[in-house]
Amino acid sequence: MNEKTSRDALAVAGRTSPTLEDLASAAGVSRSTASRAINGGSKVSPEAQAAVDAAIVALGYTPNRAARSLVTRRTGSVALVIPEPDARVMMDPYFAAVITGVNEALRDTDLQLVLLMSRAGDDSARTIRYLRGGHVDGAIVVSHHRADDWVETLGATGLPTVFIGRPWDTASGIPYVDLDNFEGGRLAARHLAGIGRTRLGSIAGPTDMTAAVDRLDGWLQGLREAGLQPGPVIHGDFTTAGGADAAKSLMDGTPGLDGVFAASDLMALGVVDTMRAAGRRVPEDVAVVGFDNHDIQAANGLGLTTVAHPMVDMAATAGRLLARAIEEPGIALESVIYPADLVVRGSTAS
Amino acid sequence: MNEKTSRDALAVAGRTSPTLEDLASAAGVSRSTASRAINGGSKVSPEAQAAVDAAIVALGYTPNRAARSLVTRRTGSVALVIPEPDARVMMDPYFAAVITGVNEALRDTDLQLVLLMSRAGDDSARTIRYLRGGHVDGAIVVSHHRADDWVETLGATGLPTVFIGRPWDTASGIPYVDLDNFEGGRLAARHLAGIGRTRLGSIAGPTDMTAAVDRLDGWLQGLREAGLQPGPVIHGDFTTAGGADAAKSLMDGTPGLDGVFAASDLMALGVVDTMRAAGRRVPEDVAVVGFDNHDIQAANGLGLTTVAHPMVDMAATAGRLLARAIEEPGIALESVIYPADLVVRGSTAS
DNA sequence: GGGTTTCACGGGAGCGCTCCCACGCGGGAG
DNA sequence: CTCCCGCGTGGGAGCGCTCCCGTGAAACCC
Repeated sequence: MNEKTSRDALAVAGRTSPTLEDLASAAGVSRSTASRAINGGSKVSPEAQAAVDAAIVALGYTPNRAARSLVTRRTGSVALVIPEPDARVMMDPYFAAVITGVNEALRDTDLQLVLLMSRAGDDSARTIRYLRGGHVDGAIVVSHHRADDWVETLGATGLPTVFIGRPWDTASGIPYVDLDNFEGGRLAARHLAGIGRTRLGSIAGPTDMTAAVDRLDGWLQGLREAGLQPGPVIHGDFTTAGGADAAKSLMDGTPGLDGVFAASDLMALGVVDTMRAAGRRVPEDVAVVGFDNHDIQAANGLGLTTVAHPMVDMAATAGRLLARAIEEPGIALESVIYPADLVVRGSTAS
Repeated sequence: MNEKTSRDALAVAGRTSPTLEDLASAAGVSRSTASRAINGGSKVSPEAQAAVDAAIVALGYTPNRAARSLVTRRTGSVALVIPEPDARVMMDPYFAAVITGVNEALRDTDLQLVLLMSRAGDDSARTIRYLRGGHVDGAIVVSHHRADDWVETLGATGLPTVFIGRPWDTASGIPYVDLDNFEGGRLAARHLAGIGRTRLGSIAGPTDMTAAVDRLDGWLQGLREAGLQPGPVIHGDFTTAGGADAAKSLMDGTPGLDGVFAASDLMALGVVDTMRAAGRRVPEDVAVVGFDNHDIQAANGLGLTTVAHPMVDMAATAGRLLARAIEEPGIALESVIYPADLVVRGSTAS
């Protein structure tokens, strides 16, 4: 008895936190009743409930998550998997938005967010081991490049999973949250055509991302519907610098260019700067449409016409979907596609 | 026996992962020996070690973290506490850098990063409860505003903690990682004075952040040393828009202004744009020094002279410090102050 | 009224792991 | 040869919790 006490004291460096047993005896009930009172007190008398509640406050009791996990086989945490976390990628405001949104959704639950960033290769194997190891109750995967094999891997584990951004392989039926990128591209084309622009070029995103491909497909479809030529397409990397480079190519290759659709606002910003530097007026000579409705769109003093992409909301939706999948195991989740919405501003005025 | 098996199977939805006991019997050793082999095999014969290693691979064994935590009282995860997580703050590349850096450091350990974002008020109480509840082995706190009471709170829990950015209250002795912000401000002043600028203004950061205050103090000290007048000081919010606004005030208030120190690159960018829009040439009429050496500094085609602020490295250092504090409990950690370094570019040419 | 159901509660078992301790066995010292 | 020490090993206990089941008392039905 004495030994036990001293060992305990030593193990936690002098202060041991109260256990459920302590709580129960302080409240004058049994361990079982205390447990019931804590976990949504059905079958608990009001008096017992009150006594336990009081004791919780008095003792500053916090359940031991490890002990609880051990028996419930639930960890109370979910993973946010971000492939390829080099600094450049992390700087992308996209991830900030994702983290913000997911966190927002999880705030209402008692789930905690564990960040899992994994590079390609070995590290990815490590991440997968972690996910399979039952350390988390579910995962949100920021779908990115075609090469990722997360879909099949996670599908095989049976771990509740939600993708942000449509994964390449949707056959597995894993739910995802995405924007209607196709429609977004189509809206851009229709808008530019609608204001009378006819010689249109596009700066698309990387071909290994579904969002980029969908936006481009929608764009081309929109042009077709408007009876316009497809026009030149250059693939950029979603960055401002990439957009600037692509804009130069576009100008060189297409003299009478009067409208550009860039698949991200950052690229659109590069386009505007480049055009202006080359003496073209925006929107008079060249109208520019971006994508994302990023805060930075107003950076050059000109409002940027763009397709809204409520990333924080979308990430929050993903978080809620996952929370539900964890709450009700076996439930079939529906993917959520946000409708695309064009925000018209100065860069395509008149 | 039958009941037990079926319950287990049900609990994990048809597939139960192997336990240490399974591992041991597969390897032909006892549970104890298997455990020893896994956790750094002292007192384990080479044969036993090999047998266990082989069985791990064969069974795809992963230790149950909950069970381990229960007895070791270590959770294998650390918290990254980010106060005030509204979207605007998260968009700050600073946090992206912090996350990247911390993750980088933790990659070498088997610690996982749990993200804890807490708003002021109730939420902060919840976060503190979480930290006190023994759910993590340590915490990294992104020190931000004066109002935060993390220092005292965490100091009281005895939880290993490292701050990123010097906290207001250093009396508690909690270690932190920071840049020598004072010296950074001083370098800016000396540099501008050195290239012959004499009518200098500054755009400082919020007064409730140590970094902002230190940079300003250093700046003023540098001016004094150079025998220059202190000049006007305007407090901005570290954003580009804030920098632009402040620049207007500076111009209005100080006609002959020929040099500006902005306490962040984003603000410096706003300054440059505003100056140019007002017809002032940079650097000829007005030289501008920023702070952070942010990637975006080249955005307007002009290289920005700035004080380097290796945020990713610093965050990684914080991560390593924390890992060490967890590894060797009771060890006294030293704070790490990165020296300030001025990067001279076009915005202060000649 | 007896029998049955309902309800709140308490005790026991066990989740998978680590740690302590006891055990056997070989080799060096006396 | 005996004693002892150290090394590798195995079993037992227990970490704090949840869940199952048994118990007694109150409430209900016919």
